[in-house]
Amino acid sequence: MTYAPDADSGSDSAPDADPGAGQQEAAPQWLAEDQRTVWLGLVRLLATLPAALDAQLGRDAGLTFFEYSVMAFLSERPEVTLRMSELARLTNASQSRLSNVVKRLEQRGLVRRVPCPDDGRSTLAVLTEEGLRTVVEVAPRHVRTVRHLVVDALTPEQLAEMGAAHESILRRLDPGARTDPRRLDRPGT
Amino acid sequence: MTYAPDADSGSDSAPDADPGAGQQEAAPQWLAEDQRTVWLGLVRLLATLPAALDAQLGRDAGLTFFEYSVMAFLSERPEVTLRMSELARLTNASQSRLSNVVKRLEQRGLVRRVPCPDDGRSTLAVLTEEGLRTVVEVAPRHVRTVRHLVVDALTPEQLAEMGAAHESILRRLDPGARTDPRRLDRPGT
DNA sequence: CCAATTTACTTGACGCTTGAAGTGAATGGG
DNA sequence: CCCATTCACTTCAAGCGTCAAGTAAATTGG
Repeated sequence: MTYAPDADSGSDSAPDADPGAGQQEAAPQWLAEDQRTVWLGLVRLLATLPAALDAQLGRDAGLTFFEYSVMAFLSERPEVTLRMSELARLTNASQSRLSNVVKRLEQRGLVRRVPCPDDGRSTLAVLTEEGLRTVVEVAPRHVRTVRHLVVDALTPEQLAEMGAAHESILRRLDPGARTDPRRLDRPGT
Repeated sequence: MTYAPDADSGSDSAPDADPGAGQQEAAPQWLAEDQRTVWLGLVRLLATLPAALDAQLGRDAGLTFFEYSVMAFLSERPEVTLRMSELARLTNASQSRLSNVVKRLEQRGLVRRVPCPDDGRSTLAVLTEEGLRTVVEVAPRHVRTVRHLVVDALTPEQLAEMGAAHESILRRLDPGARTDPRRLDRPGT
């Protein structure tokens, strides 16, 4: 990924818009060898882990990880109900994507949509009985997969460190976002 | 994601295929609160970071991160050339995906395909002059983005820890894979 | 109380990825 | 030498996600 100098033509003399002139250590143009290694590892993880989650859930329940996430978040609510917009936020999805996915889940009888009584613009997604059964059935295996691939692969300290690191990155990605779902239980209404 | 007990109907009595009976600490069915938090952070990262990389490269060069990766790996070779299969491995892509993407890059004049002289089955992807110019031009900004979002967001110790953690996870994802691209320069031929 | 704006969601066209064939080229017995 | 198999790659038909509208309800301001 050209995080180190090109092994090719005049590379380190590449012309480019110089960034902020006043950097502390004047961050070098390329990554150091060890930085590059970590970055490529993360990129590999980005490509591999979602595929593994989809594979497990696809095998065991015919669901994608995203579909599972939608149903799982619903299952955690006392009324197995959530507004579409809130659900989109929780699952890191665009409204459009969520709309399409919920439509498909509805066709499969796993979720139902009802107009929100409080706000005519909103739609509530409700987990059906069958949807709940599906989640309850597949969740243990899914959690086992997550344990096996991630949680149990690391020491508790590593896990905590990784969590902190991800927080830092997420703050840079979305400066306004609360990453820790703590006091978002009563979203808007 | 139902990594904690459902807030709903009889959840912890959920019937499911009991896993290996003899676990050390009999890993609980659900995740602990702090484990769940870390996991959800990782999931959010998985959804957010690739989008951010695509956004930056799309704005600056009309490229996806994957397209950039393809060209960047080529640019790092003395002959700006790589076999399709090797390139697919480096970019964590299926052969099909790579084939489609290289076809598009070829139509845009950024990459060229030539039959491999040593093996009639193989195809070599070669970066064109324009392709190399594009990479050289956009790489500094891309690296800056990576620095800003990841490398510089963490202390060197955090970065190293994160690298080690990812290694552990990647080993579980793909037990046969060398994550550290060290002695894979001479792939198979 | 009405017009303009904002909010919540849905739809449709388009592009990309996937997975299942399909094409040649190279190998490896028999 | 030849047939079967494997390998490297490409293609095609689905399916999914995204972006740009579009609809309808709520809010805001005059």
